[in-house]
Amino acid sequence: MPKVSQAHRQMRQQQILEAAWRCFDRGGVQATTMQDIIAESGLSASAMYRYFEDKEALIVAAITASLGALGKLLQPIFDDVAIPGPAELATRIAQRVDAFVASPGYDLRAIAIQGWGEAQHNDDVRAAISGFYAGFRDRLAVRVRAWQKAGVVPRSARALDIANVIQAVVLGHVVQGAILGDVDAGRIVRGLDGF
Amino acid sequence: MPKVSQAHRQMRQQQILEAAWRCFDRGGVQATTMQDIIAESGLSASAMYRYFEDKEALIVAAITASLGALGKLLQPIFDDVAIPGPAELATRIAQRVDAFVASPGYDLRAIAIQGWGEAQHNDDVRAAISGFYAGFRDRLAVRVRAWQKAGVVPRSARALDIANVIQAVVLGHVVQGAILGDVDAGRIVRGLDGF
Amino acid sequence: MPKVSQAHRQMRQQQILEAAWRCFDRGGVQATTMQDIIAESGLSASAMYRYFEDKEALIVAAITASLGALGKLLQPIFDDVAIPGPAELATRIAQRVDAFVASPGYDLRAIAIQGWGEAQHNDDVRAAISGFYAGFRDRLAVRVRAWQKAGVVPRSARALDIANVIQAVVLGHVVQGAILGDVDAGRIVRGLDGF
Amino acid sequence: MPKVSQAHRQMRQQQILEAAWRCFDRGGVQATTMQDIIAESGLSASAMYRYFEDKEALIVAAITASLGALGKLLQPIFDDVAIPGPAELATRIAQRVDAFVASPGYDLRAIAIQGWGEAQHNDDVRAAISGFYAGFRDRLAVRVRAWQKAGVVPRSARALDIANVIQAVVLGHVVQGAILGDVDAGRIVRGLDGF
DNA sequence: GATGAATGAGTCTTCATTCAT
DNA sequence: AATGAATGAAGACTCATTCAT
Repeated sequence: MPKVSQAHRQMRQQQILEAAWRCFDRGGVQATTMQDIIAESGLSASAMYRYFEDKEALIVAAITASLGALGKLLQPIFDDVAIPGPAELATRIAQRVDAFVASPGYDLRAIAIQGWGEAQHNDDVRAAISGFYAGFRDRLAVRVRAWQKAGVVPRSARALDIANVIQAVVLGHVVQGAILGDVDAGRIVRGLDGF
Repeated sequence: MPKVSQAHRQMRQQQILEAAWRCFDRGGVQATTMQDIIAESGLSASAMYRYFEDKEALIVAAITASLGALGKLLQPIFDDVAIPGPAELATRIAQRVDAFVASPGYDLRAIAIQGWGEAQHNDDVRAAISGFYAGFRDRLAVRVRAWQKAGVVPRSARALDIANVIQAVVLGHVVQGAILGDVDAGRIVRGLDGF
Repeated sequence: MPKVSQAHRQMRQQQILEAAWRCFDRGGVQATTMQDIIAESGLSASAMYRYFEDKEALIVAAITASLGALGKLLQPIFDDVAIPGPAELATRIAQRVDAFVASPGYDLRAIAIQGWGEAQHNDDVRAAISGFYAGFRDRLAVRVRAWQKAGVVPRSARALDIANVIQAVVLGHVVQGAILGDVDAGRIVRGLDGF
Repeated sequence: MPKVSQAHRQMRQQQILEAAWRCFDRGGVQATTMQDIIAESGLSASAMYRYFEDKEALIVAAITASLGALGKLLQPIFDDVAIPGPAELATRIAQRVDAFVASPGYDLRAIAIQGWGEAQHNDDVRAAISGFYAGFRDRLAVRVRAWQKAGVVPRSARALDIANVIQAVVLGHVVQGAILGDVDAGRIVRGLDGF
C-alpha cells in the first residue's frame, strides 16, 4: 500500500511540476495563476493542493526540481575527460544548455532566470539555487585543478577563481541567449581567445 | 506654462520611478502592487495614473529608466582610456556595478535580474533591454578594436566575440553576486588569468 | 448477524459522536470540518458517511446525544429525596454540571452553549433541545410540588414558575461559568438567600 | 477633512455592523458568509474590507457593538430608583430585553447567544463579553448594596452573590426565551416568590 | 465493506483602476 | 488638479461529499 501510493504520489508531483514549468516559461512565475497550472496539469484544484501545500511551495518545488533537471543535463560534461581546458568547458556547458532550450515544452533557461528573480525575495528559492550554483562551481574547480596538475592551466590563478569565471561566462551566456537571442555558444571559445 | 508643467511632470515621474525601484527591489516586480508604489511615492492613486497609463506602462518605464541609470553609471568607464585590456575592463564594470548595490535604497542588480525575467514575456521590456545590451556590447567592441589596433589584443578573435565574452562575464558576475553573494569583482581578473 | 451488526453500528456511532464533541468543544460546531471529526475519530471519510448521512445529521445527532448524556448526569439528583428546597436543588444541579466540565476530553457546557446557538437556525436541533429542557423543567416542577405539599415551599407561587426560575438560574450559571469563569456553584444558594 | 471622513467612516461601519447583526440573527455567526453581509449591507466586497480587516475582525466588532447596544438598552433600568428589590430588578431587565427581541430587524438575544458560542474559541470575543458581563454584575451589586443599606435586602448574603444570581436568572431567561419560547418575564418575580 | 484520492462549488480576500467630490 | 472611496473581476484556497479500486 505505501509503495503504490508513494509511486503514485511522485508521478502526480512530477506531472504537476512539468505543468508548472510550462506555465512559468510561458507567462512568468508570479503571473502564473494556480488556475493556469491546474488547467495545464489536467487535475482539479483540490487535487493540486493535495500534492503541494500552497502556491509558494509549488514555486519552490518547481524551481528546485528544475535545478535537478539541469544537473542531470550537465552530468555527462563533468564525466567527459576529453575536454582540454576552461574555455572549451564553458563552451560545452553553454552548448548543452542551448540544446535543451525548448525540447520538452519549456525553456530551462527562462525558468532559471525566473528563479533568479524569485530568489531575490524568497529565501527558500535563494537557498536552493545558491546551494546548487555553489556546488556547480566547486565541481568546475575540481576540473580546473586537474588541468593545473597536468600543466594545461597555469598555477598563477586559484582554481576556484577560474571556476568562478567559467560559471560567470555560462550564466552570462544564458542571459544573452534569453535577451539578445545570440545563442551560438561557439562565440565563447572564440571570444576567450582574445584575452 | 507648458515648460514648467513639463519639468514638473518629469520630476514627478522620476519620483514615481524611484519609488517603483525600491518596491521592485524589496518584493519583486509582479508581487509589487500599485498600492505599494503609491504609498512609497507619497502620491495618491489617481495622481499615479496621471503619470503612467497603467501598471504595465509603469513597469516598462521603470525597467527602461533603470537601464538609463545603469548606462550613466558605466559611462566613466568607457571614457577611461587607461584600462589596459579586456579582463581589466570586465573587472572595472563589475566593480562599478557592485559599488552601487544598495546606495540609493534599491539594488540595481536586483532590478536588472527582475527585468530579465520580465523580458521573457513582455515584449516592450525585452525590446528595451535587448537594445540596451546590444548597444553596450557594441561599445565594448569599439574598445576591443582599439586594443587590437594597438596590438594589445590578438587579432585572432573577432572584436564582437571578445566583447560578447566581456559582457557575459559581467552579467554572470551580477547573477553570482545576487545569488551567491560573492561580490568581489577582483576575482574576475585573477580568474581570467588562468585561461 | 443483524444483532452484532447493530451493536457494532451503535459502538461506531458513539465513537464518532465523542470525536465530534471533542472537536466542537475545541473549535466550535460550524468551524469544525468533517475532516477534523474524521481525523479525531480515526475512521476514514467514507466510513463516516456510512454512519451519518451528512454533516447536519451528525451535528443534530451529536447535540441530541449530548443532551442524553446530560440527562444521565443529572438523574441521581432527581432521585435524591434529601434535597431540602429549590435553592439547594439549583445548586446541586449546577455543582454536578461543573464537576463534569472537562472530564472526558470535552466540556459539556461548551457543547450546550454551541447547541443553543445552533438551535437558532436549525429546527431539528431546536426541537431536540426544546423538548429536553421542557421535560427537565417539568421534572423540577414535580419536585417543587412535593415541597409545596410538604409545606416547605409556599403555595403562593405556581410550581412551574418556580421550576422555571430554578432552571434559569442553572442555565445562567452555565453561561457565567463559560464566559466569566466563576464556577463556584455555592454562590447560588448564598445569593438566593438575599431574595 | 478628517471630520467628514471620520463621520463617514463611523456611519459606514455602523451600516455594516447592523447588516452583520441581521445576518447573524438569520443564519448564525459562522454560517454567515461575507457575501451575505456584503449583500445585506448594500456595499461591495472591497468597500467592506476597507472598514474591517477580515471576517474575524467584523465578527468581533459586531459582537462587541451588540454589547454596547445592550448596555444602552438597559441603562434606564439602572437609573430607575423606584425598583423595590432583586426580583423586580431581574424581571425588569428581562422584560426590557424581551421588548427588543425583533424590533430593528434582528434579535439581540440570538446575537448574544451566538456571541457566547463564539467566545468559547475566540479570545477577543471572550474578553469583550467577559468584561461586559463582569461590569454588568458589578452594577447590579451596587443596587443590591443600596437595598441592603436601606434594610430591604438582608445582609446575610454578600451583595455580589446576590447580583450573581440576578444575572444568572436574566441570562437563563434569555436562553429559555430563545429555546423554549417562554418569553413572559413576569414568571420570574412570581417564581422567585416561591424561594 | 472499506479506503483515500478526487471533485466542483463556494469562501475569503486582493487588486488595478475609476469617479464623484 | 487632486483626492481617496468605491468597484468588479479574479485569485488562492477549502470543504463536504463521492467513487474507483
